[in-house]
Amino acid sequence: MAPATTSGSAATEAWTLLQRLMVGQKGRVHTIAAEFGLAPAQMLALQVLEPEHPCPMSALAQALRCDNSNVTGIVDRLEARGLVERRPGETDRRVKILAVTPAGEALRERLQERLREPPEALARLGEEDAQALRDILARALGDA
Amino acid sequence: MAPATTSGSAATEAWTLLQRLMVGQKGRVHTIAAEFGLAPAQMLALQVLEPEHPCPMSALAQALRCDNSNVTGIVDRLEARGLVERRPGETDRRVKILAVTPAGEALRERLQERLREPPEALARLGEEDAQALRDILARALGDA
DNA sequence: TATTGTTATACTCTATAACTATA
DNA sequence: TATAGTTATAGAGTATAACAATA
Repeated sequence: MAPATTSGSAATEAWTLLQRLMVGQKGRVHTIAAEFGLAPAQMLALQVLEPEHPCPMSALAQALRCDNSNVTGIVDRLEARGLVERRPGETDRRVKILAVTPAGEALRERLQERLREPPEALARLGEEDAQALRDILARALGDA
Repeated sequence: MAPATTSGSAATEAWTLLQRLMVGQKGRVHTIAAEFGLAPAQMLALQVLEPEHPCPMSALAQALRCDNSNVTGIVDRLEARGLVERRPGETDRRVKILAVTPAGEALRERLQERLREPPEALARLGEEDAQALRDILARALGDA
């Protein structure tokens, strides 16, 4: 009823609160990455790379929203640990296809499991709020 | 009604959707920082530092969830641009108090204005959903 | 000519450890 | 001894530009 933040539209206020929530989670997510010996960008890459769908380097760059040249280094480190591998493109020999190795898939699953755990702020919501939140976010992301 | 994601509690599903939303926003937020010539950590620091409440270096480190030694460099760059300044602590001469300069405050306000703009995904929510989202997040963060 | 991925370069962020000046 | 901030060091992410191989 009363404004939750200073002022502005409800969407603006929600966005402000969302940013605050995520900044507060930075440390926790970073700690999870460290548990697996992964740097943040490496963790994100491993989340994005679906074992069932190998994809070109450029697709990973797009998903990570960074330059192609960065992906080279990130993949180098993941490949050095045997978590992913580069395969030659089949039709276009310029592209390299990234595939998650079995070891990478195993680590990825344990990682996802840890990352799925909701932060305290969400865990303590009542079931009604949690469901409403999930449904609204699903609509926002176009999943509904 | 139907599960929005694969499985799990509503809070877990909401958290998964939230992470997806934020990853999708990474590029936009980074672009805003670049508009002001700020690196991401510098932008975050400028958001955290309230002009009305100067605070010690260590408080900024805590807010940024990084080591004290990092803050030295981040503040060095902000200070070099005249956006913040270090003042000697009044009671304890070991501490340095960070104060946002008038120039920093002006830039900070323009920055906040840009960052307050909600992403497309939230902006297109109906008013009812937007308000519900805001209120739930406010409860989650303990603001209500 | 255009594109994919790499390399070279330069800057920022990050943690750890050693240091200083205070306390 | 302990603490606040700095410095030194090393590793990682980031963008830009130049490059090789391929299209």
